[in-house]
Amino acid sequence: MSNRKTQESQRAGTPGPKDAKQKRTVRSQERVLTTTIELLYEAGLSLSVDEVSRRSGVAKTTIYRHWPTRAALVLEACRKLTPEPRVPDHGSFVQDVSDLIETLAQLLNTARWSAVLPSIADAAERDAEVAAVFGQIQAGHAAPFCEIVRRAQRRGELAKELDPSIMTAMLIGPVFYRRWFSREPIGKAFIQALIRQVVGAGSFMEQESAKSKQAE
Amino acid sequence: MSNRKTQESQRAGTPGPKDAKQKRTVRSQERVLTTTIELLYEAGLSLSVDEVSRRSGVAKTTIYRHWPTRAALVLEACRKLTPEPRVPDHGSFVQDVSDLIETLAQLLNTARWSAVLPSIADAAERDAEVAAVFGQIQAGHAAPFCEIVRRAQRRGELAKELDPSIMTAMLIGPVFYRRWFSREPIGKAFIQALIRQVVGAGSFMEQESAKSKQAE
DNA sequence: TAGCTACGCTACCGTAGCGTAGCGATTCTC
DNA sequence: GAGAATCGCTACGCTACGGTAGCGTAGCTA
Repeated sequence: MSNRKTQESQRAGTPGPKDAKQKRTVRSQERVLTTTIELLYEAGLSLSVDEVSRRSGVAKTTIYRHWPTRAALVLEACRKLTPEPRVPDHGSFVQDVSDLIETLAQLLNTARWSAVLPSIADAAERDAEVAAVFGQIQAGHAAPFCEIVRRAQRRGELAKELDPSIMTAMLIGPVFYRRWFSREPIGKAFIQALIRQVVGAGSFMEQESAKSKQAE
Repeated sequence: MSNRKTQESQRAGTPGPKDAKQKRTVRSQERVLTTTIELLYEAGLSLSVDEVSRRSGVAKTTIYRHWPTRAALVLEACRKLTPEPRVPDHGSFVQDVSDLIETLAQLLNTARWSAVLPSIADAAERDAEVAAVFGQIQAGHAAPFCEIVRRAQRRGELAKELDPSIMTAMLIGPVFYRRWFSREPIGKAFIQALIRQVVGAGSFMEQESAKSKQAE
């Protein structure tokens, strides 16, 4: 948008990723984005550009030189919240799902990150652009679950009739619910019960869930 | 707060619920609250008093005569969103849970109501007072589920070791997840799969879940 | 119908926020 | 070191919002 190339880089014809941006420019853009994410954690989507400017030390005019509107800035910051998909492969569905859920629970219990999602989800109800970004973030969380379900089905560990996206909802849903709706702790007992429930019902070999019988 | 009794009603000693409020007062208070809830549906918690005034036809000064601050008005409107708890009793856990989940799904699929909850949940992350109201709303949804679980346990239909609040999370969680996070439709197939999963794993009589085998 | 009560209206005050203009000072690149 | 690209700063204009004051008027109760 504001990426006007300098004559030099265009003449040299180097299509490198730096795009002839000055060091200073990169620095202030990074500072602004970092601060914006920080404020996202604290205030949600309703953060103000003035506050970003104050806290980052970057002049408001400079911010507007790089992002045309407040919305553009906020949306770019939100996009940075997308997790890089990590799909574990321990060879068994129970272990894969335990890995993913425990990681997710850890994240929800500690990261300041988790205070932002409701704000984005709320805005997504009314703003198509936010909804798109939110969908991307959401997919980043759901995709690994879908993947391990499909893999388990290929291995014959799970019934093929199960819809991976439904399974994903049953795995993630209760965890999210605990964090944002019932606001109860997400402890070991909860996680174990959840896994046993979902795995036990969909699995061909019920004995698998027996070894995790000692809850709490 | 602004319920100053008139001399008449105090002298008469009639402790009736009308509290000597003038008809006009009741009318405008109702109009304001209705409009506020309406705006809650559209804009979430960030609605403005000016807009309430404009749309309701009630002067802003009048609004401030009845509610000391904007927050008080918004909170009272939120409190009206608490559902009255309805606990079905069909005699079997599967039927009770189907009843509750289908009602919930119906609500989430249609009611404008469902666009507000993320906004409240978001605010609850940062505001203790909103968190309290949100907890009340949330309890209104969860309590019936807890209750039918406990009843099923008493009847011997469900294992007594299961924590009702965990069961509730497993039932409501996936439904909420579908509505607000993955934003996928909440259809018959989903509901049936969910019920079969949760009931199947926690039940003593697995054959119960067999009759709902024809999904989609 | 008399009198009190509540209401509507207009006009405010102060703050916060978005976004822009102009200009001098830095900092980068060559 | 020269020139160009950016940056910071101050000062705006505009809108929206929360909340209040005063006054005239309409509606209610008795």
